[in-house]
Amino acid sequence: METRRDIFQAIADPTRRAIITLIALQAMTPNAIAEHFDATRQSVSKHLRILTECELITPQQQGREIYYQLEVNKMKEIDKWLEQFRKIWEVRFNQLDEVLSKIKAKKQ
Amino acid sequence: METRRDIFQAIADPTRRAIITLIALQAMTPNAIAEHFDATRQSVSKHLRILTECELITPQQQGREIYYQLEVNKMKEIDKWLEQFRKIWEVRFNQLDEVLSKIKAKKQ
DNA sequence: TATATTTGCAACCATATAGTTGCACAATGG
DNA sequence: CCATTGTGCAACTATATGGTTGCAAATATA
Repeated sequence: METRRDIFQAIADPTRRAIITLIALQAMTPNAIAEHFDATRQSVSKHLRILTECELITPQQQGREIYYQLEVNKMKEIDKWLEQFRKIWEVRFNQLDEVLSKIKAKKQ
Repeated sequence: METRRDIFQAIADPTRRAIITLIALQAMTPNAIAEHFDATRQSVSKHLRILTECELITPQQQGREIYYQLEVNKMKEIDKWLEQFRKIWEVRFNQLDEVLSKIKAKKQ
């Protein structure tokens, strides 16, 4: 739990993905977040710590409340990793397109 | 290990991400894949099983060899999940753009 | 047919993980 | 100042995870 911690590991947990989605549009306090789940406040708190550790969210103190906000830019790192495959699925699509063209050409 | 198993959990492991990248362009056998890592063949074999279970890769028997191929379409599911945040980071970018425009307007 | 190669699978182990309970600390309100 | 509220953190537990070793099955080669 306190060892290697990266974005991919962070989003592996379904609760954490739900938290990310929940606060994506609006920063929320731990209590408010916990109310959206079956999980206890402490459990959510642990998830928030993990998400904070890998900088996917950032806490903003406001009086005694802490609003957690999504760091959308960090989410882009996942997008960045997918980039390499995006090229491939475009190529495969083009190859399919080529095959279809040949079939069409044969028919004529 | 034998319970819930989804794509996000699959890509949480760095070795599995490396395997995915490795076979992205060309299908490979377990032995060939294992040679690229420090990990033992059996360890790689387990990772391949996990990746197969969540249909990120598919085995193709060829004689006594099995070629594992990446299912690029399955990778798109991650892309699909990111879609919701893509909208947000575009909005945030536009907001920033707006702020910059106002600063520029003030200067004139 | 006997042997080697390629692979998967089960059993086991050390460690990581998610969750719970209990407590401490800071800020707010009476 | 005292009680309440919002939060984090440490200790503990059950389970999940990744890795290793050993074995079995299937295909290929001599």
